[in-house]
Amino acid sequence: MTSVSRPQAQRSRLAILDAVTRLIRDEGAASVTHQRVAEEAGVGRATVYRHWPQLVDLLTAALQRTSLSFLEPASGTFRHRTSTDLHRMARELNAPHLTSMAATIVERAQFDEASRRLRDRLVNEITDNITIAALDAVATGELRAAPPADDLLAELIGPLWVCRMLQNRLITEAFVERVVYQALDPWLTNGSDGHEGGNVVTS
Amino acid sequence: MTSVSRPQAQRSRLAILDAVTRLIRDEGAASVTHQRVAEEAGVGRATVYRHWPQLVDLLTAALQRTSLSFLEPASGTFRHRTSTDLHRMARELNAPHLTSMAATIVERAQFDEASRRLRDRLVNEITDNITIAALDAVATGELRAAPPADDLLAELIGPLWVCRMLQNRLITEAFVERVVYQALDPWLTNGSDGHEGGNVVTS
DNA sequence: TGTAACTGAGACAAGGTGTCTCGTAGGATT
DNA sequence: AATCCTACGAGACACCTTGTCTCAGTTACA
Repeated sequence: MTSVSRPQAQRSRLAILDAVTRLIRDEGAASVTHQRVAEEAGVGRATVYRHWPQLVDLLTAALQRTSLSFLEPASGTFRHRTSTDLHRMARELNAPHLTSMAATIVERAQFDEASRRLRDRLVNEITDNITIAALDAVATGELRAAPPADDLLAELIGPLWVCRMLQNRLITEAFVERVVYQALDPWLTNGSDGHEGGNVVTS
Repeated sequence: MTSVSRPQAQRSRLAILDAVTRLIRDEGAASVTHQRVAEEAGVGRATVYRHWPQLVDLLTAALQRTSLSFLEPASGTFRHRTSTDLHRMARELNAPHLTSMAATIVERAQFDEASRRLRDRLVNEITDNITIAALDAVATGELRAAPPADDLLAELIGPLWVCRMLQNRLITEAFVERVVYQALDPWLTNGSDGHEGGNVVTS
């Protein structure tokens, strides 16, 4: 393994990771080989081997640059923060990049330990954020009680996920808003008590 | 290509497809090669090539045996049928088989035309079923109006999907029941009008 | 029992993979 | 400016996999 600090090496590593990311997005994880990556990155084949002798590690390194931030500590009501962040995630999922990376991670996580850890890290981070934010919201009286964070996460992200991954359609703002409403309303102190049909759109 | 009708060929084809299915489930789609399949199926490598010269077609043929039936025409209320079928799907997803097949199809659908068609066929079938069932339910007065079938599908399956694929936990019956409740309640004629916290569990 | 379909085994070329060794370019150190 | 020294691309090499053959043996069915 070469020194990471040297700018020469750094540049190669970056070019390689960018190439892998591009390959995953455009041609799928199956197309990622040392040879293909070297061509795509414009570096020698040996250079790719030098930095990542194992293809698995190369894939993982590229996938690890995927971020899925959600409910990072911030100000505002729980309802508002959830809505804002889910809209942002919807926008990111609507772009092909995050969708293909996510699908790849999920598929690989079933058999590859590193991908599984990566997936779990991303999910746990978000779940922790939800837990903290929910407890705060209970303290301020916004929520009646703290919902189970993992269930809430599944109810929020799930519909968006299926919309993109299975149905292959773009996520609309109205859809996000309805998902937030349906998932959060039961827990909100001033939630509706008798609504018209679920097509409630705030904003 | 060999004749499909001959029992000899039929047996080989079946053994091969079973092997592919097993490989996808246990080692992932990346492990599916003509050679590996031949070993696993206990047939000659040339036999696999004979039946499926293209690896893509072999994978697709195996994946096509995946079924995702939901809301097939049947009697009963829309609410009850949805609940029953989603519970069945949850059970199927809890087993590793359907989960890995589904993850594979979704990942491959991004770059492989055949996988995309397969995915779309499965989804469209379910969506059509929902549309028909919803219209019936409107006619009987069970629903106030017909919900958009694709949105409803995403709201029903999404949380289960994330639960299994991202969070890697088993889907509980209570969770399914809550998902059905949250997705359908706004559309039900005699839906709740002022409930306690979303943790409603029928059954 | 004959015949055509199908089989497994294995030979073969072509191409990909992983590991070297070279000579060299170009930041760091002095 | 001179000198290290790291990382580089290029390419040689043995090894393995892939896709395509051929061929002799086996199986279903007439």
